[in-house]
Parts: sequence; C-alpha cells; structure tokens
Amino acid sequence: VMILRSRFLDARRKRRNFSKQATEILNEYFYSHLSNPYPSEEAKEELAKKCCITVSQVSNWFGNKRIRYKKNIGKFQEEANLYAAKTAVSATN
Amino acid sequence: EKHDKAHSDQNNPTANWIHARPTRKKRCPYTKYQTLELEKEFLFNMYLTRDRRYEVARVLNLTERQVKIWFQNRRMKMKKMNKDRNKDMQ
DNA sequence: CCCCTATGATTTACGACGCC
DNA sequence: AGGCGTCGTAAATCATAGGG
Repeated sequence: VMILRSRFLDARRKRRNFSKQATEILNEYFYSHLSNPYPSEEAKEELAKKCCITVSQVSNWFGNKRIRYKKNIGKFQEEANLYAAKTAVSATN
Repeated sequence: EKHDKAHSDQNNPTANWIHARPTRKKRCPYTKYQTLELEKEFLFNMYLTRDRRYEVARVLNLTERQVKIWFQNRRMKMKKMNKDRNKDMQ
C-alpha cells in the first residue's frame, strides 16, 4: 500500500524525454500557430492523445516552449524554418 | 490571457503574444521552513480565515497577499494531483 | 566517468473573470 | 463596491536525462 502510494508521490521527478514523434507533433502545432500558440482545451486533449501524454504535459510543453522561444528566437530559427517547410509541403499534397 | 486583440500582422513571425507585465514582483522561492509551515497549515484547513492568514503571514514573514496566493496555488495543486491519480489508476 | 545544456515539472505571482 | 474563489498562464527555478 505504501509502495503504491509513494509511487505516485515521487514518480514525477523521474521524467523521461518525450518520444521523437510526440515532439514532432507538438512542434508542428506550435510553429503552425506561431501567431497564437495557445491550444484550446480540446486541442490539448487531441494533442495529448496523439502524443500519448497527459493534457498537463501538453500544457507544460507549450508553457516551456513559448517562454523559451520568446527568450531566444534566434536559437529556434532553424527549427522554425524546418517546420514551416514541412507544413508547406503537406499543404501542397 | 486575453492578449492579442484584432492585431493582424499575422505573417510576422515575431508575434505579439508577448505580454511582459511591467510591474510584476519577481518570483522568490520560499524557504524550506516557510513551505513546511504553510503545508502544515494547509493540512489543518485548506481555506484560511482572515485571522489565521494574518497570523501565518506574521510568523513566516510573508505578506498576507503571498499567503492568500500560496493557498490558492496549493488548492490548484491538490486538484491536479487528484485528477492525475484518478486518470492513472484505470 | 564528468561536465553541460536541453528538457520536463514545479513553484511564485498575476490578470481575467465569477460569485456572494 | 470589494474581497476572495478558480483557471490559465508567465517567468524563474528545480531536477535530471542524455549527449559529448
């Protein structure tokens, strides 16, 4: 019982980086909504499902992404171009 | 949250979802002692009376506003923990 | 191994809005 | 009006994962 209890209390700090595909999906959404990167609750739920993570994790990811992007836009320029090109290609299909 | 009004300039990458609230107090992490005492008080009751808030603030050398907000944040944290637990256990 | 930075999560502090 | 409630977030900080 205590084992189960403690599993939930400290399991959070045992994070794992998200999968490459999950990060891909989140970045696609972020850069294709760069003028307003604030997904609705429904959009968060859909992203969570596609990425196999929780809605809270999606919120954390966008919070971190927005502030880190804003703090150093230059550092993310290459990434931004990459995803811009990717969505442009998928739009022509 | 109600940032970006009509705006436009949608093609400009340097978007304007940049709020920078000019006069905001810098986040100041509380000491272990302060946090422990706040947690004990929260265990006693999740909602503060005005007298209790005054007393806690005085003892911990925080403002009443800080104590009020700490309790608000703590309740949100508790709600989130409950939600995550229910979602995780089937 | 040992750094070091990237990354996910948590902690303070508010603005917006709600209800009494 | 005024105060305290929740909700979503910014920004700083924490803790560790992971790659040289």
